[in-house]
Amino acid sequence: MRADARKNRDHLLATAGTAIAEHGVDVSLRDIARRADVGLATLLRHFPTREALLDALLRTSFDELTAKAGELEASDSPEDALVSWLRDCVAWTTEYRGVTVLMAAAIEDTESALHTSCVTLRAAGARLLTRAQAAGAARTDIDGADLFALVAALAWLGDQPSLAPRADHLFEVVANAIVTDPGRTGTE
Amino acid sequence: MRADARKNRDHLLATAGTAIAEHGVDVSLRDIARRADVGLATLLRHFPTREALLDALLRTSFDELTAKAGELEASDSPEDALVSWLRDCVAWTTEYRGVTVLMAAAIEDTESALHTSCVTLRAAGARLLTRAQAAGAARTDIDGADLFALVAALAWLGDQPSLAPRADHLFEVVANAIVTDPGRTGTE
DNA sequence: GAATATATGGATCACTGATCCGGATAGTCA
DNA sequence: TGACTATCCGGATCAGTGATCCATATATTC
Repeated sequence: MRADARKNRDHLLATAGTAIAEHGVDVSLRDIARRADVGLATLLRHFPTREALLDALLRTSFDELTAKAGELEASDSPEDALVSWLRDCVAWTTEYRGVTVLMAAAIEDTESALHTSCVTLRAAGARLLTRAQAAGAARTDIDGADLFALVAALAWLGDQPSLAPRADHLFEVVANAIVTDPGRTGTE
Repeated sequence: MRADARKNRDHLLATAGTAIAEHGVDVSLRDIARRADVGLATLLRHFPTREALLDALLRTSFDELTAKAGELEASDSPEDALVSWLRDCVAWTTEYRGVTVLMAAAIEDTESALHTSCVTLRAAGARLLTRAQAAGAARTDIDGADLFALVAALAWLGDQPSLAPRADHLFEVVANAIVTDPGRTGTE
C-alpha cells in the first residue's frame, strides 16, 4: 500500500472511532469523511461498506473478548467465568451504540465483513457455556446460538435509550436463568 | 373530512398494511403512496410521520391486547395469565417486522404518535405482573417497565432473521425466570 | 528526470422523507 | 342548474444518504 494511502486509512479509522463514539455506528459516512478532510469516495475505497469499517475498528476489541474467554476457561468457577464474560460482552457493546443490530445481521451473512468476528465470538461463548454445563452450573437446554441471541438481546436493550436503565438489572435476571445454582443471588 | 380525503385515507391504510406485512415497518413511504396510486405528499398529509401511520394501523391490535389483559386479570391462574399474555404480545410483534424499535423509542417520547398506546400496553402488563406477584407466582424484583423491556428484547429477537429461530425457546427461558414456581416446566 | 502504477475527490446517480404551491374538486348556497 | 369557496391533491423540489465514475494528482520505480 502506498504511503499516502496508509496515512489516509489510519486517519480515517481514528476519525471514525471518534465519530462513532459520539453518534453511534449509524453516523453518516460522509460526515466521517468530512471530518477526516477526505472525499467520501476515499473512505469507501478503503472500507467498501460500513461493516468493513467497523470490522477494522472493532477487530481489537473482538480479539480481546475472545482471548478473555480463553483465559476464563482455566478459571476455578465455570459459573462465574461464564457470567462475568457475558457481562463483559454486554458492557462492551455499550461503547458502540447500534452495533448489536449489525452483529445480529452479520452472524449468518457470510458476505459481511463482521461475519468471522461474530462467529468466533459465539464459539468462544459456547465453550464457556459447555464447560459450565459439564460442571452442572448452567442449564443444559441452551446452546451457543441461544447464548449469542440472549447477549444480543440484552445488548440491544442497552442501545435503546428508554430501556437502557433496566439493562443491568435484566442482565442479572437472565444470567440467573442461565445459571442453574438455585442458591445464586447474583451480584446486584 | 371531505369524502375523497376519507377514501384516500382508508385506501392508504389498507395499502400500508399490505406493504408493511411484506417488507416490514421500514418500507419506503413513497412505495406505499405509489401502490395506493397517490402522491407522497398526500400520504404525508394524512399521516405526518411513520409513527402516525403505524398508530392508525395498529390501534386495533393495541386495543385487543389491552382488552385481553383485562380479561386475564379475572382468570384462575395469575401465573398462566401473565405468561400467556406475554406470549401473545411477542407473537403479535412478529406480524410487524421492525415495530419493536419504534415502540421502544415511543415509550418515552411523548411526541410520538405511538406513545399513548405503548404506555397503555405497559400498564396492562404491569397489572398482570402485580397480580402474579401478589399471588407469589412471579419474582418481586421486577416491575412493569422491566417487563416491557424484556418483552421488547424478546420481540426484537424475533425481528432478527438470524436470531428468530431461537426466539420461542428463549421466551420460555425468560418466562421461567419471571415466574417463580420452581416446578414449572413451560409449554415447550 | 521520466514513466507508470496507484490514490484521490468532485460530480453524479438513485433513493429517502419533508415541504411548497398551482391546480383540481367536493360541498354549499343561490 | 350554476357559481363560489374551502379543502384536498400531487408534481416538483430540497437536503440528506451510500454508491459509483473518471479525470486529475502524486508516490514510487527505473
